[in-house]
Amino acid sequence: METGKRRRLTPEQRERQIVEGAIRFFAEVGFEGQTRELAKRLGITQPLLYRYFPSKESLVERVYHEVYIKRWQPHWETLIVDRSRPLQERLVTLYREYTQVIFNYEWVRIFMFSGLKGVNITERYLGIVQEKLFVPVCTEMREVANLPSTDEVPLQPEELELAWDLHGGIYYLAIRKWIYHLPIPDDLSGHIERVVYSFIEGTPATLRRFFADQVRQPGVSGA
Amino acid sequence: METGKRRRLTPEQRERQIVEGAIRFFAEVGFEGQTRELAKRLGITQPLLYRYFPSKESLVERVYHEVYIKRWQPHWETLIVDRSRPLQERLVTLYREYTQVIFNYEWVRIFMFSGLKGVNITERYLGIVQEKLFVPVCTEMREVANLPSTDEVPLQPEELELAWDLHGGIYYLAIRKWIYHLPIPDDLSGHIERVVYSFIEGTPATLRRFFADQVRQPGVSGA
DNA sequence: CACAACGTTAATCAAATGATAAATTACAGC
DNA sequence: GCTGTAATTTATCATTTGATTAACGTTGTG
Repeated sequence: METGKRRRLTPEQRERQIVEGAIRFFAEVGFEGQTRELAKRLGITQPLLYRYFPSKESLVERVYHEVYIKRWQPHWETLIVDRSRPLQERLVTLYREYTQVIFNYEWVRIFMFSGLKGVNITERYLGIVQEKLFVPVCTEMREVANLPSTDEVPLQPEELELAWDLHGGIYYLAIRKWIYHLPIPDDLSGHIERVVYSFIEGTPATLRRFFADQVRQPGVSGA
Repeated sequence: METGKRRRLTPEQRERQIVEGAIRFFAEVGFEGQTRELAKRLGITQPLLYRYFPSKESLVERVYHEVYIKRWQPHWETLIVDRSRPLQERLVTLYREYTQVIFNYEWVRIFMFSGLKGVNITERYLGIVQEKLFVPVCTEMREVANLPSTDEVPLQPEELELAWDLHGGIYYLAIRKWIYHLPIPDDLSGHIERVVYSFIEGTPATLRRFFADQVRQPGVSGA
């Protein structure tokens, strides 16, 4: 019954170990995962968790914080609007860097568990993504497609959806891999290049057709 | 304590009611949802569930069966290869019909819960989707892009990924709505038209570039 | 109107689970 | 090496949860 050695760590080390372990654990089994099982995996006893976190809920909060705060790279926002580089290049760079941050087991699964559970972290996070990434992307796309700037003609929801679509197609790769357990291409970088290329090639025509229809039947969807 | 009326149903009606309720219930809270809570929502007592299903597990099995079997429309497979209609039209029709089947609360959430839990239903289902839908789509795309048929040059994984990307972009709408609780456009039909249009417009160029690169550096990713 | 058949329920069990309190032991500083 | 502090564990509690049992009611039939 005795588990051999009893290792005594500094509170900082132990807390770190618990948080890291909790991230992996909750990412795997969800937040219904039991504290006893978590403790077992950490090689400690269950009550010890309660010495470091007053409740399971507070530990979960900590996990959220650890996974989703501090990972956002503000320079993405400036990267998109840097017109000294072609938009395609900017988008490829952006998505290469972005996937480097979020394409991992913990990020993807915890985000999905949170969404299913109704934790508002998903809504808040994606609100930021839309504001800081998709809106600028659409603004730049207007330029590439030789369409009026967003100052002249305000951004339409339908345009934003095309950015969501690009994003969704890429993120779906992560879902396939870490949630559905399906194989995805090794060459993520090349894939990003191709879907961005398709986006750049296909979107201008779509936008021009959309705005042409708009003129013909103005506000048919809005009013 | 007495719950007023006690309704007496035929076994068929009662079973039907339990299954329908279980689908809604598990879609909402996941499979960790408790039998007592389910019974409460159905307005029955918990042991009654066990008169109809020997265990919670068997009820869950029944839910899977109910949601994912019988919904696949075989005519989708013939629709894609019908060259009497433009590919764009076929794809728009396909995705309009497909989303009509799977764009709903129960389908999307139960599928996601299953994936997270590691139930192999997701892998099996998406295997079918790839075989029956994406492969034909890619084959047809070769035709549209004026590229050699798949008889001459076998289908490349990279091409398949472009079909996955189209699919992922669309399915991501469902994830946004029923998992992340975010608003999505009312006009799903119009959106599908636009992303398919972008796909048709953008993909040929991407494919031609891909195959050109292939010739230049043959098998750089495969071997 | 009696009664059999069966749908329905209250009561309850055993195991699991989040949380607490008290006992134990590793380790730093003298 | 002591020794005191605090890190860690053992033991335990109160609920919750899947599952079972036996009693209770309702309904249709002769």
